[in-house]
Amino acid sequence: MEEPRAVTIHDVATRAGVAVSSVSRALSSHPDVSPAMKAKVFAAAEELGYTPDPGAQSLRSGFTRTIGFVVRDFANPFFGDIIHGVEEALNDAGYTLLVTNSSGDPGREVDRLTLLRQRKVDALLLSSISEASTRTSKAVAGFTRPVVLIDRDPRKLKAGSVLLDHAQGVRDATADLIALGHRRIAMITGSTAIRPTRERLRGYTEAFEAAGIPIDEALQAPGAFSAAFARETTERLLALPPAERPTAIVAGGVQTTIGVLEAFSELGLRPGDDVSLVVCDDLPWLRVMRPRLSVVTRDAEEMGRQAAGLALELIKGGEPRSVTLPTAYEVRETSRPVSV
Amino acid sequence: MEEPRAVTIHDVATRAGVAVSSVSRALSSHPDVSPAMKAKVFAAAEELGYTPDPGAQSLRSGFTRTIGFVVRDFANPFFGDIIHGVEEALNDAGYTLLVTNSSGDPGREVDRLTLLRQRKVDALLLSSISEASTRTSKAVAGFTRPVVLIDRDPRKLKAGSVLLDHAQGVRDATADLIALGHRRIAMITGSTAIRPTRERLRGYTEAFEAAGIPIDEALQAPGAFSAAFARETTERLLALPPAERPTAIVAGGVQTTIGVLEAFSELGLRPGDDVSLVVCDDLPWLRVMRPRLSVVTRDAEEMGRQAAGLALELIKGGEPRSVTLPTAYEVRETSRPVSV
DNA sequence: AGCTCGGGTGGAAATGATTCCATTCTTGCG
DNA sequence: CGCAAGAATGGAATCATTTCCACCCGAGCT
Repeated sequence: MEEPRAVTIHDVATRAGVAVSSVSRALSSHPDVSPAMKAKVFAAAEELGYTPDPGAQSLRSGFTRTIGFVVRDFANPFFGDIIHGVEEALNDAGYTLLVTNSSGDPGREVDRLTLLRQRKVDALLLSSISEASTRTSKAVAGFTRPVVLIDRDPRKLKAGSVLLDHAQGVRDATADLIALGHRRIAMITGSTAIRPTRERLRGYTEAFEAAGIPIDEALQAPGAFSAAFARETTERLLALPPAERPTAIVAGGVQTTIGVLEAFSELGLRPGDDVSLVVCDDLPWLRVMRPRLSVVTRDAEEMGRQAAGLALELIKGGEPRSVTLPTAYEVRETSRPVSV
Repeated sequence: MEEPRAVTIHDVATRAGVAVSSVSRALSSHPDVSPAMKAKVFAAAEELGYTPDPGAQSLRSGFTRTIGFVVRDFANPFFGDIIHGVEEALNDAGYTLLVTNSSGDPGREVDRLTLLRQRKVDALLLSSISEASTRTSKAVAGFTRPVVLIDRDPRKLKAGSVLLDHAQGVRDATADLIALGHRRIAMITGSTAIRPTRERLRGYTEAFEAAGIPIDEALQAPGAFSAAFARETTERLLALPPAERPTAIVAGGVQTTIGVLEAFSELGLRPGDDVSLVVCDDLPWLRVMRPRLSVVTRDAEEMGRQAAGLALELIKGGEPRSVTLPTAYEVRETSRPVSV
């Protein structure tokens, strides 16, 4: 119960026989401090096992050495990997990560943002629910500290960003399916309110244009990032008459993938047999799925590391910039020639 | 760039024409404060849009309204769900969650613990890598604030705990397999250094004892929580001569499940056909696996909520106690009669 | 030699809140 | 009617640190 009164900078000063201000300077490697003083102070600090109080430091300096991150969903392994990468890079730099969860609720998102501002985080990482939300934009614009967006368009925001080149991977995947003879390729994705969906649709469109083949608009199905939506859409499309029914499907996002797979098994279809399937976002459990799904991969941990790096760069006064990481189409077992 | 000088308690005091101390009392609903004063202060605070500075508050009071949580692995959806539950309950109570990741490295775990202590979290949630680690125990014992363990034995630690009744689910599963005629049932789990593994082994053993059937020690294979270990073990066991080879497998944990499934598909086996399979920890993607695996389920989010509740209870001065949540065996498609 | 410049140091203010203590003002009771 | 008790308030100390400012002193210049 009895809190054992931590050792303060004052104790170190007394021990070393110098002033508190000198201790502070010595420890924070201020230019104007003699080697002798530095040695004395370090010795005393060492003996007493002194560690500065982050609370007091931040009260005075205004900086918390903490970086905030608002994610949509903790349980999504994609974010798990990103967070992992962020934390790793941040800890190396002596920063702490404060992650928080919007649960996909815009109101809660704004709420979490204001919390982080109150807590005076030195920078903000954000992968917002919707790029169109005015409330979120306002909350972000209210930040006086650096902001880094994860896989979101900076738009008017003066923010750094780490982006994925979704278009690349999806373009390659679509082109491959076209080469395999597919013409009716469905694109099932989440909300166009965020960049990944738009980019995937762009890659899809570009592949068709490059091949000089017209696109069947009815087979582009953006909507919501939920398994339920993806499942319903897939079931609807696969129920179309043979002449309109897609022979291949490209699915974007983790939840979408799950929904599409639910639909397949509901209809008793095996991916790759009648209908080819390419999914985005590689995941650990895809390794144990049979058949092995063709996939558009990306390095989520690297995204996290890059985001952390950008944030630290901005804190040091750098100008906001954008980093784009590649995605890659990886053929496995469910990209098959169209069955005639 | 120019930080817009936040409004302080002093500004509110001036605005309301009262003393700072009165503002503090009014806002923290101190008993000795007149309704008139309270009204004045609230009005002024409202007009100025005052929010107290958490840093300053914690410097003075010693409490941060923050709770720390050290997990082994962010990307594991099991922890994702727990964190989700914790955060939900904590936010409702006006607390903030500070999650951090040990990546399964004991040194890093100790490191993260000391970080949280420095940051003066009001309570600590911990799901340690090993219950046997002296360094971790010491670091935890060094906490003067309440500690709640997640699915770990408190042992000598004076800590609250949220436990899962793993034994129950595994006992039911094993009993069912025995009833289906299985005698050689393998138990593939992680390290016995943590409670879940020990409890699962206990459930397994009890089921055999209840049936009066001797256990083949060679089929109990605890080891490490990694897909690689589980995979190798599974392949080794399934390569045994027919008379010794297990006819059913119970797998514990997420990584273990993945490893076992890898082994199955490597060997070209379908779970449930030749070898029955029950896995622990229900996961979203198990819904899309075919065949649908029989599973021992549990409510991870509820664990999180309970843990948060316990922590808040301890902060208020309650005595450490233990909460146990059930697990349940759910038959799906891979608990089959032994094939003769 | 005297003066300036600047490196090195100590003292004290400031950061934004809580809380103790003293003070004032009622009010009730003898 | 006077006095004590207690409610309500203000002032100041406190939390642990950073940073501004003043000071001292030695070196270099005129």
